[in-house]
Amino acid sequence: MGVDLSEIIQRKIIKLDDLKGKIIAIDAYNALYQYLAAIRQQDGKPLMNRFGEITSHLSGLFYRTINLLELGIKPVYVFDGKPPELKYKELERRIKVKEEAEKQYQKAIESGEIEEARSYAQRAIRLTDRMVDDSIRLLTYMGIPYVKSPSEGEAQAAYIAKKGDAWAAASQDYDSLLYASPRLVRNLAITGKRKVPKMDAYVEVLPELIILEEVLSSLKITQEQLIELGILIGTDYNPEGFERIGPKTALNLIKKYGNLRMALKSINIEYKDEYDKIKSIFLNPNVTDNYKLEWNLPDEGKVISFLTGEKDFSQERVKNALQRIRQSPVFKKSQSGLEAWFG
DNA sequence: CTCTAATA
DNA sequence: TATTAGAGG
Repeated sequence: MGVDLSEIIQRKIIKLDDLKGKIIAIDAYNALYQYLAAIRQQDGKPLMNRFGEITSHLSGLFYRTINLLELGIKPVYVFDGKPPELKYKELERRIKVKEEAEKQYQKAIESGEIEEARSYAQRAIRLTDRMVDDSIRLLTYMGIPYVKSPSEGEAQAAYIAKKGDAWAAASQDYDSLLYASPRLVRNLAITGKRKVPKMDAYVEVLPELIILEEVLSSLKITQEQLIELGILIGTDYNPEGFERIGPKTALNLIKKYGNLRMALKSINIEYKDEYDKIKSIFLNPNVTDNYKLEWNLPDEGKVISFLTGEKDFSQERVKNALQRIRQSPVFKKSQSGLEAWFG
């Protein structure tokens, strides 16, 4: 979920081509989750291999990564570690929501309501450890770097961008901005047409770029105020937010009163120590310097035996895709001995 | 979502 | 060459 800043911040629609030559730190959970939600058959079931194991996330990860490489974009996938204590309540809530969705899904199936079933199926999606392991395995075979965060993936991705090892962080959530990523790319994993729920209509989803400095200067607030603004709206660590306070009211309060403590005082809400803890999660996130970013040609034998042998991908398609990796500008340049893209 | 084949 | 339907796993 994350903090909802969509109503008050500027975004630039960009073309994927604008990211040519850039390193992008992708929030892996976020991307995998979206593949699981989007890659479905007409009846709403995800793609599965002969053992009934879900493979939608691998299909999305594989083909999307290749497309990025072909555009000259260098992806690095950033995975979550152990969530902060403060997130446990929210994680439990999400599990409950999923369990409920699962029940409603079964109900809808029994009564033959396909549309309903599809919608509940999406809400019931779970990203298992097995799925994460398989994804890491695929990335390793493909020669794509990944980083495991000690804690939140978004925090680590933001840190990598902040240090300048990546040009931007990529996620659907705005939390990266609270973690001070200088740039955030949204809609990187998913672009194209997306069905509007319950309507027979489609909207075009385009990649967009958000520049932290521009957000702060246009809102006329500091980084610390952005974090406090986030807490007012509600974050993963205080998902309930505050009664009747959305993005706009929160912004007004922060600007008028300068900080969270005074903003809360103005509406007669007691300040809790917990808010300081949330602030410090964003200001001093648990991240690591222990990573190495290196893009290598895929180990083709391993990719083929994994995807076609275990996951039932078509051999022809996988081979075709591997060919595209070899031809991608990222490797073409280094193979022909020309100057590397990133010195 | 992305791929491929079919179609204009 | 560009667009679209259906399949992929």
